[in-house]
Amino acid sequence: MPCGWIGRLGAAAENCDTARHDHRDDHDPLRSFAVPSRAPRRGCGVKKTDIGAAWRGLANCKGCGIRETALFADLTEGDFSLIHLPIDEIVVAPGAALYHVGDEPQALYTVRSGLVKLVQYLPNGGQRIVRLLRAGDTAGLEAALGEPYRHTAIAVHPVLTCRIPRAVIQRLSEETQHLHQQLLRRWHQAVERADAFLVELGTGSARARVARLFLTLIDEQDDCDFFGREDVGAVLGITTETASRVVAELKRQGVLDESRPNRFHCDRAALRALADGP
Amino acid sequence: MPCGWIGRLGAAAENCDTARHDHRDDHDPLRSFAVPSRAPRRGCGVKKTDIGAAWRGLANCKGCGIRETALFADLTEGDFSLIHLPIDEIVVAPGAALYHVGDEPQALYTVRSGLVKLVQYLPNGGQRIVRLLRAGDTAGLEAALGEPYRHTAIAVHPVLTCRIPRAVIQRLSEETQHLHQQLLRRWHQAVERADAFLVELGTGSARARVARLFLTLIDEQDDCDFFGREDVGAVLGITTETASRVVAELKRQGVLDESRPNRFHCDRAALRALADGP
DNA sequence: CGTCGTATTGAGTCAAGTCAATTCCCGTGG
DNA sequence: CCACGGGAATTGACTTGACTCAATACGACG
Repeated sequence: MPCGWIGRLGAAAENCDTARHDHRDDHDPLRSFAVPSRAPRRGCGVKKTDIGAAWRGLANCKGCGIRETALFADLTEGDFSLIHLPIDEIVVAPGAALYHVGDEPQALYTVRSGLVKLVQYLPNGGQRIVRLLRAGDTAGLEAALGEPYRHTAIAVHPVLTCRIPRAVIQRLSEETQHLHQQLLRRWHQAVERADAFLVELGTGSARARVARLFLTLIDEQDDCDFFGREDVGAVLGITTETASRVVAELKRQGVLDESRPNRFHCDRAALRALADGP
Repeated sequence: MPCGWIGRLGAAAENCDTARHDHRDDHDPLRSFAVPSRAPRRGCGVKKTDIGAAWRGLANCKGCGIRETALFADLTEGDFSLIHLPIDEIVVAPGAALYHVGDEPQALYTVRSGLVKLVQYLPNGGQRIVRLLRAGDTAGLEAALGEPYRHTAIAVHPVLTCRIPRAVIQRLSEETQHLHQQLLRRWHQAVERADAFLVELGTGSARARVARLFLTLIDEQDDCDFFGREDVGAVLGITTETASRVVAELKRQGVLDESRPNRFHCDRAALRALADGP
């Protein structure tokens, strides 16, 4: 299990510093205890370097850079005035969790940057990554319904999120049609993602799956921030070794070019070819 | 890619008789043309026995047997009076579609009995079953958002549904909090199902997957209406042959007892054991 | 009794899993 | 500055579960 990248990413550290350490001790939602340890396959010791999250300040929704794509997209001036509870901006270090499965649903999170994985744990101790969230996506929607979290949400890359208290959502949801529509749309989106995961990443040969995964993560410049092989396996439903083998081979073939650790420049065309092929 | 699961649809006819043939010619939503034909692998001819559906009458929501679990669960007397458009009860024969991917979203469907599969087609022509719906579930929720259908919904067993026009949903959704809540809950449910599909049915050995599939379909008496091996493959992401082999073996081992074609009595304990094991 | 469509089986092959090293990276502490 | 240690990533050798291709068996129907 991936407990390694905690201390790893230099980036993690940096970004943490960016955050003004105004840690709130009262009800910090981002408990920084260890990821639930699951029967480690190769006696890898349980680690909990897990740095947790840092409060960064109160969010300024109206001026938010990703406002258009975010949950509060079409709220009006008037709507905003209904918000009384604070919306915190929070920085989460790689490996730290936004929330854990089964937690009391206190809030939901809008991802502003970075990458978050939603994990479900298998009875046998394994884990399966059920979705990947990026800027504009929402984590923990179930909180708006008062349902317990169904996944554990863990930052893969350094993440900046807005924490929206459940009460805010519920109030706004009652008062304004806008938000209600947004919520429905979010759920819709969640289902689409889930289906895409099943169909695109759960079907075909290991090579094809890896290729498709890269295609979903790639940016306009054909660059891609990737992540640990262990996680790749958990996303694609293949073993860590197979994931590693495939990635390594793609590097050798020149389809991928690793500029720095887990940062790739990709040959999009080649990937697309692989995505269909065997 | 395991392209064993190239769908065929069979067994349409029979139950069509059950339906009182009050077919409405004006705007029958259940077009009975063939499912989009996808590159059949083994020269299997395209079939279109596909009989379509029959109108059965206007639904009486207030007295509905599955009212508690259904979409209209907590509507009040007053709410019902808001409904002007008719809600039709419709019988769908096995193999017939409720709607097709990409269709204009005219309505959504509450499943009252039977089994419905939501199918997505792969670029290479294969298909993948993304969810299975049973009594109380809702198909085509996206219609409430005005989005085009993302799947094709096909009856696996004879199905009885209520067709709720999009306009009804939208009006009610605006007028009453109840329904709005219900809609959110439905979406939530859909996501949970999707995740369960990924985690339970997309992970582990073929035996384990088949076992889990039976466990999700089994009733209180440990009986189970099963379906074609082709579909089993499309649900589990394995080939038809593998599906067949596994089922056959379980029969030999006495874990399954086939009382009549595709009707099984199951050894729940044995299945559970298999579901974890390799 | 043939036909058609599905289910089952068999034989052979290969992709992916398993088990077990080995190699890399990096950060740490002498 | 360098040896050391821990955690990933790779790689190798071997096994095997699942896929392929192909034949056969079965059950409903006209």
